[in-house]
Amino acid sequence: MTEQNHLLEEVLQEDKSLTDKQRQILIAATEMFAEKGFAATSTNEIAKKAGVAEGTIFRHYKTKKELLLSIVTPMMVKMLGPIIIKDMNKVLDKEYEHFEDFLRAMIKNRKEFLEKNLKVVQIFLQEIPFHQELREQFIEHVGKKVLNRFVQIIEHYQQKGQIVNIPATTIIRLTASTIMGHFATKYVIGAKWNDDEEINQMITFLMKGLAPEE
Amino acid sequence: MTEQNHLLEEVLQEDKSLTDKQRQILIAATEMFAEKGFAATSTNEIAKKAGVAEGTIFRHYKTKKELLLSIVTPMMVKMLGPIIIKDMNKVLDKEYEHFEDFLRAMIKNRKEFLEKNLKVVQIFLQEIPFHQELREQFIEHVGKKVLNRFVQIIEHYQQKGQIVNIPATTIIRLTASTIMGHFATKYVIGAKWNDDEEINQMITFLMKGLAPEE
DNA sequence: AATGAAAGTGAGTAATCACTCACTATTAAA
DNA sequence: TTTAATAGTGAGTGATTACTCACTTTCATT
Repeated sequence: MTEQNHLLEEVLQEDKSLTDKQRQILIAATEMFAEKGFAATSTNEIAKKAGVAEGTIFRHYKTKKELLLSIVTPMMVKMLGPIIIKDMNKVLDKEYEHFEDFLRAMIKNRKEFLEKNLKVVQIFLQEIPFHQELREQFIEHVGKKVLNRFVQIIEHYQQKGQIVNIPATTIIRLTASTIMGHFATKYVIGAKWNDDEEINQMITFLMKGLAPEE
Repeated sequence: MTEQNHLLEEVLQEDKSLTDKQRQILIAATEMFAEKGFAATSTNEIAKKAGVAEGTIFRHYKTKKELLLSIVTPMMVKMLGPIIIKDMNKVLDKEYEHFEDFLRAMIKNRKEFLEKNLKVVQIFLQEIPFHQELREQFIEHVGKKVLNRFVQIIEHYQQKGQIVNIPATTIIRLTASTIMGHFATKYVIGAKWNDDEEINQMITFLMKGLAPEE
């Protein structure tokens, strides 16, 4: 728990208005939703696991779905912070002269986020096919803003002549697929490998694949 | 239906022992499972949509889960056919002299499979986190056999000096991530693009990224 | 110590769940 | 045409579902 749900813990501790029982409910729900899925988890089970009466859940959350959203929404909001506000501005003009350095920093950044929020990310990925609210929230909070920023960054490195001149969205897709494939292999399939080495090979592959035409 | 569920239709038509009502049940269940998920779909709903009494479902499938498996299992078995039996032997020695041609053929082949079985693939991806049987079936039927074959193919092209000399599994991961990312963008996010052009850019990217060191 | 608001409770609710079973309808072989 | 097997039915099962509500406990403020 401690190492896998930083974001949840942050929400739990930051919000001093939460009671202990409320925290327990959120912890229990997160674990059950991740394990069995939203639809297959009953409020009864959550209450038992949290050591709480079933009524207590509904005192704080009008519906079971509201409980789900209260777990997943903060994740999407907080995803913006590290990407947009901090990293991006650093990246765009100053810190990373080479696209490769940007790539490395980005991969490290996302890796840390993932490792600190495994279960909530898992719930998000599992439930997004079934809940339109989740899809809409994601597009609104993350999708457009982040995509636009990325386009800017890619075009920046294209102008510097460091990467090939194809549409920025294509480059983003190719890069994101490769990185997400790396994480999927690691966390879904559970591959055991030398992480640094695999990341290096991934970056080499990306840099070669996206190198400018000669 | 006709264009999206070839595999299902094949199973339905090939198996002459199936009655019309059984076919209706499988069609209705496939659509509901894809739309709402397994856990959130009731047998009552399936029966109504199929125009059948609820008891009829349980005459043929002992449990609701057995119904799910009867839809998803044939998909995994059939996935092997085109990859292993036909393409692979062709590919290994004769038909595709260049890795690029193999890639092209593979992408085309998987694209056709996907387009013909969209809903069943969707159900499979949605439910695999929650059902151990599905995971075990997948590893048994698809995982090991296909992976081994792919390793052979990659090493074949490595020996010919056409692709870089890093572990075959890494190459497979990088390639598969790129291709799956392409399909995910198309079918999940619903991107509208020039398909042939995007595939060409993807192949160029892969060939450059996997080119041998000089 | 008194007070009011918020937190917590758990028995209770109607609805829905997957599944059963005694029965009827259909079919194909004898 | 009889017969036996299979397909199909739908009312009925107890269990479980998300959620409610009248009530009690906790706690900060006066």
